[in-house]
Amino acid sequence: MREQIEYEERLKKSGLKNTKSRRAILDILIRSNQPMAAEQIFFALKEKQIDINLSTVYRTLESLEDKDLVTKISIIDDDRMLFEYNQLGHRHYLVCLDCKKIITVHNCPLGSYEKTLENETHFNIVGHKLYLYGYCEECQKRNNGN
Amino acid sequence: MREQIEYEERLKKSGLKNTKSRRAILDILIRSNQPMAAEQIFFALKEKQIDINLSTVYRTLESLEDKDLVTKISIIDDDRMLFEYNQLGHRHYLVCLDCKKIITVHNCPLGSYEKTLENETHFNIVGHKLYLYGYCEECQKRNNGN
DNA sequence: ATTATAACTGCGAATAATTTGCATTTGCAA
DNA sequence: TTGCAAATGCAAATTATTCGCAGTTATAAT
Repeated sequence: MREQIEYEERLKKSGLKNTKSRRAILDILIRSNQPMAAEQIFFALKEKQIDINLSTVYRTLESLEDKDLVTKISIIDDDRMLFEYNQLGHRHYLVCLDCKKIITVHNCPLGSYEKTLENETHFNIVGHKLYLYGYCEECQKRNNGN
Repeated sequence: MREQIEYEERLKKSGLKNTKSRRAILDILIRSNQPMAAEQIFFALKEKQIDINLSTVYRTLESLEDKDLVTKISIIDDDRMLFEYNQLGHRHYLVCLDCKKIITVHNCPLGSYEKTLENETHFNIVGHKLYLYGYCEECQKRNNGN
């Protein structure tokens, strides 16, 4: 449970209060290998017999995002935002356009590119998001012939 | 007006009807150097004395996206989608986190990376989105000292 | 040209995600 | 232990986007 210690420390440092909601939500996000929508988190909490109002889930995610413990993203172009625990050290995602499965990609190909671009544009670049889209092996097989 | 010819041809090939709305909306998107929200497009049309219902703007954008004339994206994590004219040959964006200005980046650093990743993951990768975030020169200057 | 028809549009109402106001509760510093 | 700002629950509001339906238009076939 290394992360648990880690996240309670990060919570403390952030100045946010250490509440049941915050702990429970962080716990779920950390254990998830996929970014989750607010409502998904809400139901995941319910399964653990933890009742937290959906507004509170939203508000909690917002505070956690403010303090950089959580990141808010929109990977697929649908109408809801996803949230993920902000591991220090970033990740990228490979998204299946068919079944919507998301695979985490651990290496980042953008090493020196940001610096080059900073020189060209005079932007101070602080981060990036890279999403790759395609079809996973299973979906390719299943749809063989279409 | 090279694009105008181009987009009317693409419209024809797509099988979509060549209507006032479609032409007007494509025209606005092509002339915009930034991705636009549906409502922004709606108001831009209004300024040109072109009254098109907001629902129609949405529906038009949807059809155009279906036919790959337009791309729908969410660059900034707010609650609305942005739309851009789909130039053949993709682009990336550099977004200022302060003033929200968006700069188009024409070269793509991901050349051979997708192939490597395909071998590793057995995904069939069909595309990607890369957004870079930072602070533009003006905002850096303006906020000097904070 | 005329016409038939599917595609398109306007309008208002519905939907769904997210936010907000307010009264109550809780974590935590003093 | 207490005081108080911060956090929470609940219901209602807000906002982007979609949908149903009735009327209109672009286009292909005559």
